[in-house]
Amino acid sequence: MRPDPQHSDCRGVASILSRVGDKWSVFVIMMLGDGPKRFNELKRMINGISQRMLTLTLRGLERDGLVTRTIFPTIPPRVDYELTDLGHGLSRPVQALGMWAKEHQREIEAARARFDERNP
Amino acid sequence: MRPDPQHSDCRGVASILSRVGDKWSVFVIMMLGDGPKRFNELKRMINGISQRMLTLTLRGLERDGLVTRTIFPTIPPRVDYELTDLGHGLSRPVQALGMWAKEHQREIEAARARFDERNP
DNA sequence: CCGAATCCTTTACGATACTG
DNA sequence: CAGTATCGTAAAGGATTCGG
Repeated sequence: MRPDPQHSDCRGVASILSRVGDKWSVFVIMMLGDGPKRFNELKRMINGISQRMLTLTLRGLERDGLVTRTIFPTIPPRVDYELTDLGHGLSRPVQALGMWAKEHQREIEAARARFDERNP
Repeated sequence: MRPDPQHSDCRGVASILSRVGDKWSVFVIMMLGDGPKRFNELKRMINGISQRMLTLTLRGLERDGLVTRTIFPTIPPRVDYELTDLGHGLSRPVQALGMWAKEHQREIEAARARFDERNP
């Protein structure tokens, strides 16, 4: 049974997909699939993300109910981020996507090279 | 078995995920999962996309080897877009993501409302 | 350590007009 | 019908600085 693309509610689903689709969100979700992580831990794991973008991404995920933020009032302060049940549910298709990307990385790079060759 | 998020090659996979992550690409892939479509057919199905963005999106997908472009030299001209085998493979996790988004749309909207309530 | 705030540059995107 | 080209704005994102 096909998921009926013709009549999917583009409008509502778009705002969710654009979150999932967000480059950084995908990585954060993948990293958290493993278990709770601290802020700088995530920052180190996701190479290239700026502090600002990590903050914004985490806020967005928290807003969507996908991630919880736990503050430990210690010195120095410690903040843990963890997937909610909803977030874990999402992480499954996201991980599938990530694995697909990894498996077909070479094919796509080759296709890009061929295309760029044909279109100088 | 977990997909080992710690050691995933962020750098290479990122460029693929950012394509998948692109809002419009996701919709085009979902629409083409059904079978080949013409340019304006896609434009009508994906509400809100501009002609320019549809062109750019299709070029990107073609470059990645996910979509083929077939020109029929008729008058008026006709161009069909169709998923390649690679594209069909990708469409599976993408459809899964889309279905998840549809199923949990309400939950996420509720979470957003709660968050915005708590953070005025 | 975890973040908010500011500034500033780059990019994405829509609107419009034009072609085979 | 299926694009390409150009332009102007809006948004994303990096770098830096400051604070609890």
